[in-house]
Amino acid sequence: MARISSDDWVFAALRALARGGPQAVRVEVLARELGVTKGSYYHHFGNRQDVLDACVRSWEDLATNEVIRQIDSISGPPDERLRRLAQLVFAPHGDNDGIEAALRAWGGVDPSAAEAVERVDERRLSYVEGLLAAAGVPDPRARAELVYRALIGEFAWRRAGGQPLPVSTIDLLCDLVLAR
Amino acid sequence: MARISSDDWVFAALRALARGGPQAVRVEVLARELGVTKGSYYHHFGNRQDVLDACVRSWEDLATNEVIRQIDSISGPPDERLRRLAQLVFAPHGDNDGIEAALRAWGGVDPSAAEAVERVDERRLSYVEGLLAAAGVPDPRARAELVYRALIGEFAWRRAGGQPLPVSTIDLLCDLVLAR
DNA sequence: GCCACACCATACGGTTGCGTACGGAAACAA
DNA sequence: TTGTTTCCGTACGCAACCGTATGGTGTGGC
Repeated sequence: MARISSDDWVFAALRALARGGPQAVRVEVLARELGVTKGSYYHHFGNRQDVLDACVRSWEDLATNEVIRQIDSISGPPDERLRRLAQLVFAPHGDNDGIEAALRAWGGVDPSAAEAVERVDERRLSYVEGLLAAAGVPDPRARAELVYRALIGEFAWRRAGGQPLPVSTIDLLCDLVLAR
Repeated sequence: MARISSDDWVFAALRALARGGPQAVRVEVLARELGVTKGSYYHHFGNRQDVLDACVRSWEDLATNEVIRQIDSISGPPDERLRRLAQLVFAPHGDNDGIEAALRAWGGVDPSAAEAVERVDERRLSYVEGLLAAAGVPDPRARAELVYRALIGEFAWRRAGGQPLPVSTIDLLCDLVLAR
């Protein structure tokens, strides 16, 4: 009883990833957490690396779809869209924050994780660049890179236990980057 | 022959830390790298955690002294000092970058590492805040937080294999944050 | 020369986690 | 019911690593 699906293993691995990085993703630990033995794991997966790869794919999917969902929920002039997008992405997102930060840190070690992070980054960067260009500011690419550095800096900051940036400071960031 | 000091162990541990995070700091691996056995390690240290603690202290020391050294090498009006400081700290620093990024990522897991990171961050943050206040811009603390988020975002970015920000973009950052 | 100590090698036990082999239970179909 | 597939438990070998016990080797003091 209590059958376990592959996705259950992936979700458990993502939680472990957010908690302690890739070295915390251990088959026997996840098995205890799920109330089964690793016999279940090696039925669904070939080896330990498989669930880590699945984590990377799952996060890339979620991060991409999440961006698209957020983008679609915003309307209005470009500068207003940028402000609302900034408030959205800078706001803490619970578990997702830990996963994003863990994957980004993991990208410093694992090449396949680094590639996924790079794809997500480029997607987000080019979107912000487009917004800034539409808003008519000069050097939209450079400004987008600055905003995005601040975003992933905020992720790293919160992961290390720091307090989130207040809404007013995020608004200040938009003021500065939208200044002509 | 080939006697090993405690500092040799710490340096080897720092290299391993930059390479693969704290889980890459393994006594027997470092011993092989240094050409000795772990008998040497357990003569200088009590257990594995000791060299990790020494790494934290060593980095905090270096990061603090490095900031002071950079500060002292700069003169002129506050805005000019900020520009030169930004170019200094945003420029790649070889091994130190990897150590900083690794320690920051480690801070997400280990509390003592998190405390060291927090102390270093506060020191740097308050210095930038002071520069901005002296430059006469409004909201110096908020702007300092934004600049510093961009800096640690840049560290995380480079650690994941990204290209460094060009000098012109760092200058643009200073333009924006110094704008009244 | 000799002693004391710092430094390191060797050998060992214990733990943890990966991966495999195999058997059994539950679910489902015929 | 019976056969088949899916899923999981149990048991094992294997490797990496931590920490300890103990002895050996070099070096400086006397």
